[in-house]
Amino acid sequence: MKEPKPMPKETITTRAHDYNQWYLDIVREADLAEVAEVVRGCIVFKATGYAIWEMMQRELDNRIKTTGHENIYFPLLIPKSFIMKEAEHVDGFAPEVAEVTRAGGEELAEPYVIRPTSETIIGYFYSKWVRSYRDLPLLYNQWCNVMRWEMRTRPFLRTAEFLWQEGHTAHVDEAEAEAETLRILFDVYADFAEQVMAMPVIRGLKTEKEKFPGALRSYCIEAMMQDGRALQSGTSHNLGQNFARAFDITFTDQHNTIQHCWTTSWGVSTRLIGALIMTHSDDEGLVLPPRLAPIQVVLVPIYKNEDERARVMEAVERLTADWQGRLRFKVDDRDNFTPGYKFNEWELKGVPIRVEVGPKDVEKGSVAVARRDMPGKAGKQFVPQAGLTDYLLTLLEAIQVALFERALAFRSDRTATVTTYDELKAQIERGFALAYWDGTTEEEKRIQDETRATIRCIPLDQPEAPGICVYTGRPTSRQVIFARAY
RNA sequence: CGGGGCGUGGCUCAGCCCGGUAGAGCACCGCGUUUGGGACGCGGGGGUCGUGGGUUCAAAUCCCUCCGCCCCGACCA
Repeated sequence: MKEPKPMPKETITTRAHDYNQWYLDIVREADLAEVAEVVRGCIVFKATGYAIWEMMQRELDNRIKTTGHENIYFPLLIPKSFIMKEAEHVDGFAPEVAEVTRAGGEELAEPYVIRPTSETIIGYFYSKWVRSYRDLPLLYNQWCNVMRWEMRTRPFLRTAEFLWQEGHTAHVDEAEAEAETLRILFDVYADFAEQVMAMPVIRGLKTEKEKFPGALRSYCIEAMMQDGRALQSGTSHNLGQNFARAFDITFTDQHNTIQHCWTTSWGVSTRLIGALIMTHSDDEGLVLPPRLAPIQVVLVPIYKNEDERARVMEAVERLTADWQGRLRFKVDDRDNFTPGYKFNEWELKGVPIRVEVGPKDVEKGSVAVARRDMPGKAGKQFVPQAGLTDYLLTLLEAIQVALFERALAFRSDRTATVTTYDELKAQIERGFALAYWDGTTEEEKRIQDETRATIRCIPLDQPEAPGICVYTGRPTSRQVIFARAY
């Protein structure tokens, strides 16, 4: 059989031509979301996009529960005065909070803000719940929506309203809070990103300039998108005693002395959907890793007439008999579209595997199997009907691994160590620049002004040998990653 | 919020400069022929031209307001 080259999708701008437009084209064509033009900066999560979020939620929620946390839910509205209580926090969020000033037909005595994050209202309640060291730790998480009035928005990556989970914990001392912060970073976020999203991430510490307003330390996972830019994909904060002081979260310890708790907070959001798109997808459309794909296998029956249709559908019934519960699949039996149209449509929507069953397959006892991560002839082959289910399950795993490996290789290729400022400027055009750093926050800002790149993080994996700071020339043992960021 | 671009059937856009009965392709509906990489023929439906105001005998077209989207900056999960 002659295999034509994958046809370029005329509805999708190529990545090389315009990466931003490509991203928007994918979101629209794969039917993930729609810009809600009647509500500034907001999107409608369409069925496929929301299904991906549900898959993410399931995997994350499992990890959050297995690390000992319980789900809980706090109000959407927060008294405005709460937000004002932690100095750094106010400065960080004041410009982007939306306020409710009227309700019930009259002005409210105290306005509410629509939560941009819930540290403050949770802090208020934690202070009521904690009396003794025996009440600690508090290990809670909430799934909710939040609102931040961002100036510029993009579907999934930055929207005025977004969905996320925010974990909030309280502990007896710094060591326990720090252990919690890191455990979430490694065992929940990094593990999820790499094992489920097939997206390699760098585990790191934020600089003072980049940390969460009000935090003692912020940790993050950073991923590289296909244009070489960095995307912060999750954050985990050790809040120290800052919020405990602001909200008077205190406990009596073993020695009968009153102490402030140490709290943490951590979150990942629907931004991960944007990360997923920009990590794996190509000019043909969305590419979904099997573990997150709402549909893992789509089966397209092919026939010319009623007789063929009957024979083909009989084979389809037989082949899919034991798929239920083992594969997430769909049989595309719509008769108002041609097979070629369906191939393109499912490719666009990122389904990892397509199985084609036609009259010739019925005769020969075969099926055609095409894998999405390898468009065109390279990814399509004929396999025997016998043992098909196991074959598909194995192939799904292979695709999952291949996507991770490909993304990892891409990142490695676009990451380089730089020793001079000129090298740094050149490297951030391509991707991540690893550099020794001993500068101040002021110097960090100056570099941002000059290059539009920021320090994404101080990787937790640090080199053995010390080096020379790329900017100040001072000797240091600390290496950081510079990159342009989303 | 600053600079730039753009809002016309569901989508992509033409028409605007030079005011005079709103168009094309795709999509959609019906019928028939088709179906292994985006099928074809014939027939058909669908638009207060983003919003509000102004100029004019007459506004998609000219002027102003507001809203929204896209790109580039400053802010951010």
